Amino acid sequence: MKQSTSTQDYLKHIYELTECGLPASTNDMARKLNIKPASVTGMIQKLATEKPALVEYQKHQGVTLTPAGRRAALEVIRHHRLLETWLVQTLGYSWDEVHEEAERLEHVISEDFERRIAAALGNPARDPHGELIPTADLKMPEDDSTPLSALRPNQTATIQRVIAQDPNLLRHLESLGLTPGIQIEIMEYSPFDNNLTVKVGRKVNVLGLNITTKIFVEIK
Amino acid sequence: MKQSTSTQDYLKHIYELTECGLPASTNDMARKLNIKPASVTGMIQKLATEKPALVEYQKHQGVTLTPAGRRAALEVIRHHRLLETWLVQTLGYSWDEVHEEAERLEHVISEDFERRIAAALGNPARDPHGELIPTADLKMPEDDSTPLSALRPNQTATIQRVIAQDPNLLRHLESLGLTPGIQIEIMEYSPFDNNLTVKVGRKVNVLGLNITTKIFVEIK
DNA sequence: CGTAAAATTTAGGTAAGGCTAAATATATTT
DNA sequence: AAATATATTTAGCCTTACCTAAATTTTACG
Repeated sequence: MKQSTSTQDYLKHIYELTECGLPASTNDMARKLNIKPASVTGMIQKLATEKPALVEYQKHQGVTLTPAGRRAALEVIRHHRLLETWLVQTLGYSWDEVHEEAERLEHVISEDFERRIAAALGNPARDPHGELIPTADLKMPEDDSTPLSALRPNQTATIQRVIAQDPNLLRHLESLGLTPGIQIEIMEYSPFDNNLTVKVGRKVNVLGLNITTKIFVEIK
Repeated sequence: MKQSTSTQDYLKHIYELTECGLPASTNDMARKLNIKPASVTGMIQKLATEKPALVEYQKHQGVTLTPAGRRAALEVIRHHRLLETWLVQTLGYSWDEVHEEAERLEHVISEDFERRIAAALGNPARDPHGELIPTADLKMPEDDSTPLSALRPNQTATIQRVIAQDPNLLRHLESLGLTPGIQIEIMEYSPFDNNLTVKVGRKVNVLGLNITTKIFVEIK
């Protein structure tokens, strides 16, 4: 029942790649996991033939999670997000420093440890990036946020989550004041390059698609 | 420079087995690591031929640490003991619950994490069992304690450390009040079975060698 | 529709770190 | 000192999870 670190990483990444509803491709997996596509094929074939199958796999058709695989993925994601929250809150990590550390810890903490930090943090709903934390019974809460890239002038919104692990990007966003909970207002939209001019506090910034697709907001 | 979990475990156990000054035998290692003696031989041969050799090894003569191996071992031991301290102090673990969790975490935390918990704890000198924590520059502090088994009637002492990981033993000791910092007084000594009658607070207990060799004290 | 490009899979190999069984050293006993 | 017992090592094998190179799909396009 307890998977290897490697298996847990595969399941977590399949979960993330299939959130859009489509199967995860071998190539995308390889890129995300930083290993060769041939290795992905091999591993996925193994995961598909485990006793309770963890993934659904048809040659050349990509891979999806079975219910058992999804539970295992959510367990790891819960560990990761609780750990990030806890590193920030109790050890003073900043939001750009936590990912790497949580990436290693997530595979080795016990269920007891998980319960203890969840309780110590007051069972938080979101991690420092605003990502939703799967519940203790491994359900992923509904997310009703919209990508910032979909907003248009005169709309007002609150930043809910930021999808990024790259420390440089995170530090950049923080320097712009673009962090969860912050209010923003759309000033302009440029249809050719999809740039949005956004007011944050009293500052105004022009943001490209690269940024606006990674910030999710709740429209006022 | 960064070793595998397995290598770190070998080095840690060699450190512990050679604290008495003698090389660690293949059999003792196998028993401590819970693997077969043949596997130990193989692994030790590998450790002896690493680029900076981690162990000194002569066939049939047991194994000792090189300076590089000792540093690596102390690093892991520092992680372990800081983690135990921190699990107890910040997450409410009891001293019999921490060992297993620290055993897994010690291999994956970063140097940054180590520094942060050390600072948060105020650079503690000892872990919850009273064991000395190697310093940040990887020196093991001198220990001047005496095994309780060496005391005789009318001597008074303070418990300094308890060498045990078994949760049942630890819970038993706690129920007897035998924890670090506690004052004790020797009432009687039985030369045939080496039992000591010890006064702890207002309670008196008769302790066998199995216990008295695992408790180290500072004589008043 | 056929071909080139891109994606995927197969086949065979490697490094870690375990295991068992058999061989060899060392230690103990008589 | 021989004989047995115990400890250790060697040899050969297994699993996990990766890799490269070659074969095969699938997709995309002229």
